[in-house]
Amino acid sequence: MNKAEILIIDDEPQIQKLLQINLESNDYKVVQARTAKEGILMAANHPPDLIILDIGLPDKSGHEVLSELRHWYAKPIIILSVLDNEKDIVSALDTGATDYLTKPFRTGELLARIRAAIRRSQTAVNASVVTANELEIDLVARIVKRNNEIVKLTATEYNLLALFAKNESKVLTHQYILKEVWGYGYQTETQYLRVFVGSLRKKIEENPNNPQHLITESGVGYRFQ
Amino acid sequence: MNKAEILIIDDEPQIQKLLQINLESNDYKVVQARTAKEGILMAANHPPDLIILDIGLPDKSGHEVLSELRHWYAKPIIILSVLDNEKDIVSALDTGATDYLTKPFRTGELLARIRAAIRRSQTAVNASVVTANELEIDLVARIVKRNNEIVKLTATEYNLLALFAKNESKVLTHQYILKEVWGYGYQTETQYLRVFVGSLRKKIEENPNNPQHLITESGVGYRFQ
DNA sequence: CTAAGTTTTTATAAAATCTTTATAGAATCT
DNA sequence: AGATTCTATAAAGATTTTATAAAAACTTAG
Repeated sequence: MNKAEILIIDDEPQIQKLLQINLESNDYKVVQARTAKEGILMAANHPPDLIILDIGLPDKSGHEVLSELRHWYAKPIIILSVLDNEKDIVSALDTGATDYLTKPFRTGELLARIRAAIRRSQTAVNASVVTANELEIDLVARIVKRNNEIVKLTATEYNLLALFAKNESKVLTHQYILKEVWGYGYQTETQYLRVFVGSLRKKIEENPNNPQHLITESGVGYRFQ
Repeated sequence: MNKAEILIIDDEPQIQKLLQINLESNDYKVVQARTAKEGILMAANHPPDLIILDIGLPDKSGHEVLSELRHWYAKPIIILSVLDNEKDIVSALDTGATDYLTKPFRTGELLARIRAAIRRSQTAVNASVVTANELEIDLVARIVKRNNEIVKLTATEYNLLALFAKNESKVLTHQYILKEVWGYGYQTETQYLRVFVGSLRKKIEENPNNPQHLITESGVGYRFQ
């Protein structure tokens, strides 16, 4: 799996540095913002796997930022605060904070709370399902359904379809597909691809002679839509 | 919706009383246990929506209780402890605790953390009994029934079936199954798996030659439905 | 220690899948 | 239009994967 990405929204340079060093050495990818505005923008442009949010920001209260983020951001948000104040804690948790830690905090504990939050959010969101009209491709369960009926695919057929699903509506070249599905060294075996695209069409297309999903891009490759 | 039910496992009468009064006045149904043994039994007999677990129990360490519960109990477990000790906190969170509060705690904060935990868990799924037509697998009691008759399974057969039941309708790879049931280092022993899937099918399938539950995904693994 | 039950190992036949070849049709280029 | 390249499809052959039985090794309870 890829590195989990964490966005830190905090204006104190020491905290930024401390968090960055600790998180990176624990194999997280760290992105940093120093103001509320910047943080919200960064979260929107490229949603991270978890947000660490300081309550005391220069331009806007962390509570407002939290509430704003929660309108569309569902992953964990851990609050950091100098205030060890029950009202603040309760308000943050009720606004949708995943956890609340007071500064100074113990790094090990913060890391454990981050792990716990990410672990939970991953089991909850196991829905990486790609749908295209009557087709439904569940990349986690490794299951393909057509009109809600399970379509039986062989291992190679599935790998091929999964690659298409992950690159919906992009044109993939023969070379690239062969490399991804069969591996390096098969990039000239275009005929394999034709055979397998053919059998996939038989299984997932209404009318395999007039494919609506697996489109031929003559001379280049194929495109899934 | 019905009242959420909370099980408190704690041996201090003052804490029990304090929690009971506060939780009941916030519209929770409260169930209480005073020892680890009693708590586990109550959780198994009638799984609550959340467990509050004291680390310092008379008969068993709370860490052990937590680990035992987490084998089958997926809803929130909030730890209470007199120890404000980083090692304990990290260990509890990594064993699967949802949250960790040190005594003395602020009632309002505890209530907010309970609300947050329950809010999150409601979006997730939890099942201790998996049913698939004529099959019934009780992961707590470790009992499998077919048409209401108990099916006698060996330890390995049960572990295998339990893994499938926990991952209903997901394709599990040979590697993954072998790692989970036999352990790390057995990931290449695919033949073990074939033998045991065969004997499981004889016991749980109507017609083992045409399995309806334990489906082969050739080249990949198996799927339970 | 024995006996019963369970797991591991071996062997083999059957099933499923993948690769390769052949050929006809479609698309593209000049 | 004709030549050339690209594509689709069927089907035979090769290979891999799976199911099953049964023997061997190990475990456990009495």
